[in-house]
Amino acid sequence: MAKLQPVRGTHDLLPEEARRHQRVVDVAREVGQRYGFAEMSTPVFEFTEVFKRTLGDTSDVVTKEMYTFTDRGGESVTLRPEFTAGVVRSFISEGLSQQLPVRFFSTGPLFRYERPQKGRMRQFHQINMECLGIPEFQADVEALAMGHDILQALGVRKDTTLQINSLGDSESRAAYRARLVEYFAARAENLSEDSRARLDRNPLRILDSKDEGDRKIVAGAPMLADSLNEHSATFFAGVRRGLDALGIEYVVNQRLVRGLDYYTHTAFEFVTTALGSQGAVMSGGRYDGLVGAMGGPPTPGIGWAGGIERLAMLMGDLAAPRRTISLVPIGDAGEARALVLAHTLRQQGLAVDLAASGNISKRMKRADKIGARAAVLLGDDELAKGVAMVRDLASGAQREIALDELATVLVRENGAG
RNA sequence: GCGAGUGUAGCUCAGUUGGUCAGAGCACCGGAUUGUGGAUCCGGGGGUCGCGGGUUCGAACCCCGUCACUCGCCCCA
Repeated sequence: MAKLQPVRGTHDLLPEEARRHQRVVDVAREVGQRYGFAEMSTPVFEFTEVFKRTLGDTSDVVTKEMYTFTDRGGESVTLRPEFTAGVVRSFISEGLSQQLPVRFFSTGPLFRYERPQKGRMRQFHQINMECLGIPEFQADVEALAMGHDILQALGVRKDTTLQINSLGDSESRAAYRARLVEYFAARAENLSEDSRARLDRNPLRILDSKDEGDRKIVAGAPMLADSLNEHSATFFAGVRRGLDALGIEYVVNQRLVRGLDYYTHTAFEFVTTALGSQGAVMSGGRYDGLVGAMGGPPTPGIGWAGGIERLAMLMGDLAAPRRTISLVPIGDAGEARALVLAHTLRQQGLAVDLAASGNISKRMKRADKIGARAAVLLGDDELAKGVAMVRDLASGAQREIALDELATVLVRENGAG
């Protein structure tokens, strides 16, 4: 540690960026409420087993990206790399299967030991939703619509494309996987090294390969859509019909897959080309097999997660709120009065800055620099007349207001909050 | 884990073939302006040139190592 610096892949969230994050979370929480989602949170770390079981022993996240350590009691615990595992664990440990369906919204930091790059950090943040207990496709449509609404409210929906696909139910999926492995195994020597490794870990991922040689082979591979049984095909058609009915644009991407076996039916991603190679800003899907796989009562589920850093980057600059009232006292009497006035106004909900150093010019400069909406001058002249000089810093207009009406007037004109 | 690029003031960067090369703009502080911000002008503080080693009479500049950042691969939000 040559200099004092944050750990690799972590960042300080200074006010300007923190404000953007806050906005993403506020919008997601608000829209989520309209869809019946209640906020809940789970611990930032869990027993390592929780993630191993949900993500699978061979997934990249488990094999090379987890922050795992042994605590003083000898337990292996892991900083959460995603939300779903913890939320589902909570669902099971709290016995929530008695009150289906449940809809949870969560937000907070996640940790993955990866090489940092644009839109990818070791500590990052997501907004997350999970809906448990609804087997019908309507829940998928609602999940998608909620994501769409959030992106729209953030003003970034236009920068994204919604890609959807269906993995089918477990029967369809198993059948497809078998056909796919057979197809690729016969051509294994022509596959890239990466894809050969994927063949036994995560064969569906080969469909996604960026390698040119792989792409040629993939072009002739059996299509997932052809392996869907009747129930799965009907389900997927229902999802698409729902999106059409809501006027939500999407494209079907047959290469869009999820590696793990408990994922079923709908898989989707809102992707952008504006963020380099990290295109996904929000993604998720249905996981009807997960709760059962974790030892809970078989329960269907669907959820998604959105990357706050990525969404914040898409949003661009956010104007700082300009609502502070700056008190500019002149002289001892003014300062004494301003101290009390500042307290009174703050108690009534106004943001107040008290400029207490330097001459009047310095104090006005300070008011301007912090972006105050108005400056309230309190000098001997004003106090003698029982007024304060209120100057609008945007227009420069100023007027006298009686001291005993000041709080009322400022609150009325500048709101409480 | 792999590949490439970049590290000079708080920020964005300049620095000619190694020889006043420690600079600019912005920001910050002070003054012009002892009852009025934004504009302008003047002045000022601030850098072990990421860090360590090497080559050389001499290194911000060349070499090696290291750390960090950025971009890409893998994977993902």
